[in-house]
Amino acid sequence: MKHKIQQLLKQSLDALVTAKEIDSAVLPKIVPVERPRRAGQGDYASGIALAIARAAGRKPRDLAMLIKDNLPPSTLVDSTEIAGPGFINFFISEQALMDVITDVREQRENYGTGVVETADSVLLEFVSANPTGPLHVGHGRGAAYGDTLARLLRAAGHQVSTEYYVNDIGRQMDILTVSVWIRYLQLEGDTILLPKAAYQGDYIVDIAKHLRQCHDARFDSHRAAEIEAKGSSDDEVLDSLIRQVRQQLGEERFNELRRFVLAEMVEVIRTDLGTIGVVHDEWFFESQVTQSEELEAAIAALEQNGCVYESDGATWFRSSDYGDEKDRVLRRSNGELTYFSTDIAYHLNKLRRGHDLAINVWGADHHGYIARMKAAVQAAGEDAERLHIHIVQFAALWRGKQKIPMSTRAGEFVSLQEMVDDIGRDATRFFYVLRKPEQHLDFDLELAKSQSNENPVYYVQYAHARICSVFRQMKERSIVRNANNGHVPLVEEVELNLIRQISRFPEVVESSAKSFEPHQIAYYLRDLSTDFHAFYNRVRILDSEPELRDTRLNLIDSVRQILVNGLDILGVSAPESM
RNA sequence: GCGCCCGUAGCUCAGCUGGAUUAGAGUACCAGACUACGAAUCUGGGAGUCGGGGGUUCGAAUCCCUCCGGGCGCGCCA
Repeated sequence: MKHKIQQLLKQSLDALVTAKEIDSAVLPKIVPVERPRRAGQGDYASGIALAIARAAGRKPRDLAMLIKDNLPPSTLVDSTEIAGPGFINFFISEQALMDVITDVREQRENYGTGVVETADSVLLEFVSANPTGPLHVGHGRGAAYGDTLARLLRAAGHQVSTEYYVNDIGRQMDILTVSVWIRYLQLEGDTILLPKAAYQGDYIVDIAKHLRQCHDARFDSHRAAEIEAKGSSDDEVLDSLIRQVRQQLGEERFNELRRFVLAEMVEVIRTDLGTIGVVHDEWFFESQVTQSEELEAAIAALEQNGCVYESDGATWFRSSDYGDEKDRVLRRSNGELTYFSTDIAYHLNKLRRGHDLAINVWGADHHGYIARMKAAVQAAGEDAERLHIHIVQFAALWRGKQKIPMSTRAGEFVSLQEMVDDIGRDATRFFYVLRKPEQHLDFDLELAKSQSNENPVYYVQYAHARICSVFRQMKERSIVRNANNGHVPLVEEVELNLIRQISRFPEVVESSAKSFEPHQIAYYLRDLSTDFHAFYNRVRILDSEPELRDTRLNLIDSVRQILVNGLDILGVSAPESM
């Protein structure tokens, strides 16, 4: 509907250009059309006259009048007016509003979808937390945002595949492996101690138990008592421990153990994600990059473009030439490649898989990496514009007035699982996406739990349940509905507001997909529910005259459909009763 | 110290590419509405110098500068 208004304006402007009233150079690419905030200012308004008045050398109101007079006739528009400094207000015709109900009921789950002009293929990577422990509430936010974004972009008409990048190599995996191993020995009464810098969580014990179940004594060692992890720092203690365990088990058995632990961890994470309904299409392992030619090829590409140099025995990427603060190390002086190097290779891999766009959802602690990543992508010959990086701020957890410290290594964190058990999947997801991702989030568990009945998600779900209830009542009272008869013009203000709200849905999907802001959907659903509840309290549906009753039933049927479509984007259920 | 994000009603937050001389929701507080399709709802009310100060212009919560306050990041870690 908004696009139709834009088209009408465009036609008028073109006509004025043809008549040499204005110069085509002053026309904007997109004709601004908005929903006025205040009632009485029409269903749509355009500030086009104000925007181009200066360049056109005319007074805004005069120009607005000119544009208005050249608008082609349309059944969509009932009337137009010039208001304020030079706005053109459009009032939608009664018939066009009634048609909205019909449109929704014809298009059903497709209403509001496929709204983008060009359908892009998108690769969306999110969560990608290190596989060293269960997901906590901070990861949950990224998971909820990423998954909702995926659903949103799909609804908008894009093709999306989602991916989890697993850092399955490096020291942290070794630490994890020995942590499990020690717990595994302890299960059989071994007195070996777990260094405090190792992973302490209960999940380590769970994995150790499963290891016993699956492999019994295969990873036992007779010489375990000889192990003495020593060092002057936590890091040295761990390194010494890893070295000794690796020696006792032998390279092959250690790697086998490592693979087991990794597989277990991935399963833990997959399960955690499942509790809020998040399922990734692909799981991409860092080792896929390091074990291929891609890693060296990526560095070679940077070299070819002359952005690599040697200094202090290390290999550097001249990222400062591409907007980064300083240059970054690709290969350390000890010959090992940095994490950054493999990350470059991974991102090049993603960009070369034939997608139009690669989107990353990163935690706030990674925002310092955006510049260097984009620099690398660009230096390797790819278009950095095709890489979008969205930062999600962490969720700080509070229990009342007490802040809950979170550290994965120390095993201190509130797990995502715990939170979902506490307040439920729907509330968890809705709560997360109710805020802009870049906004800091203070999440009070006590509050979320104690006020769970006042959570906005119930407000929206209740609207849906109420509508379903009306249809149940209809059957109980043996009321015969003729959906084809429901075409009586609705005149109540609450009804018209409701229809207008419904008609906004495609615009909201488009806008929120365009700006990657799923929270717009959540707020829209709340507004729609508000209008529905107001309507419900003001107007009787089943007790109306048959024709009017059928019309109102069609109306709430379309409201129900929009609620379903919107909630589906959020990954939240639409219960028929609560 | 430098960089990025944030600062809107007591609290939690919206405000779409700057727009309509009264800046919006929810929550909390106060007052009302069920012999009626589910009161997990609705109706009304008070509450804010949009962190402070400059600037850009017809017009600023929105853009620029500066200061204050908060978060995060600034490794040859991953």
